[in-house]
Amino acid sequence: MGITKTESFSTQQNELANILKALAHPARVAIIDYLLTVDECICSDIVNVLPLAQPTVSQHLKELKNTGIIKGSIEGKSICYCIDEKTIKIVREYLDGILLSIGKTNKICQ
Amino acid sequence: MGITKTESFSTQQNELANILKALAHPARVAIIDYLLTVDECICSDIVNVLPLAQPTVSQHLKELKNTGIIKGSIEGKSICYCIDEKTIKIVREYLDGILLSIGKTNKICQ
DNA sequence: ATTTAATATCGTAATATTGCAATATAATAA
DNA sequence: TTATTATATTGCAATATTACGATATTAAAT
Repeated sequence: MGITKTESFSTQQNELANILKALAHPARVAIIDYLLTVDECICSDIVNVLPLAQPTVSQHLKELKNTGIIKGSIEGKSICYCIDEKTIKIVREYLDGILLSIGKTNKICQ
Repeated sequence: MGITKTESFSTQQNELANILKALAHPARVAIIDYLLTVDECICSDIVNVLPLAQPTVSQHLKELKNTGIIKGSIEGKSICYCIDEKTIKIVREYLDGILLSIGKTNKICQ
C-alpha cells in the first residue's frame, strides 16, 4: 500500500499522468522557461542559471528527457536540449478536450 | 535536503507546478475523465466508478479542489463537483506559450 | 598521456505522496 | 431519536521524490 495503483487505470491515463508529473516541478518548469529564452540549444549554462547543484539539474533534465518533454543529446562535453513540441501538444490536446467537453454541457457548479 | 526548494523559484513557476502536480496522477485523471462523461454534477457514484477506497477518493477530490481544478461543494449527503475551466485554462495558456515560443525560433535538435 | 570541462551515476538522507482501515461528521429518512 | 447514507479526517505503513556530495565518465585541449 502507498504505491500508486497504476494497473487500475488505463494506459492513456497513466501516460498522461506521467507527462504531467514530469512537468510538475518548479525546477523543471524553470528549465523549460529557460529553454524558451535561449535561441540556441542550451550548452552547460543551465546549471549556472538554476539554484540547484549540478547532479540535481542533471536528474531533472533526465526526467524531462525520459518523458519526451525535451529532446536532444549529450554531445561530448556539452548538452544540446530543446523542447519537444510533440509531447507538449499531447498535453494541450488533453486540456482542449476538457474545455471543449465542458463547453458542451450546462453544468452549474458554484 | 530532499525537500523541493520552493523559495528558489518564482511564484508563477511554483503555482503552475502545483496545478500540474494535482493533475499528475492517474486516479485524478480518471476523476476528471469521469466528470466529463456525466451531464450532471457527480453525486456519490464516483467512489463506485474508481478502483479505490472511499477515503482515497475523498483525498484526491480534496487535492483537485484545493488547487482549483474542480469546484463545487458537499451538499448534505452528496457531493457536487465539476471542473473549473479557469484553472484548466491557466495550464493551457502556459502550453500555448511554449508552443508559440518554439514556433518563433529555428532550433534544430534531433 | 594528462589535464580540464561538462555531464552522468551512485548512495543516501530528508521529505512527500499514496492508499486504506478505523473513525468522525453531517444530513436526510424512518 | 435512531438509523442510514455520504463524505471527511486521522493515523500509519509502504513507496516515491528531491537534493546533493562523492565519484565516474566522456571528450576535447594541452
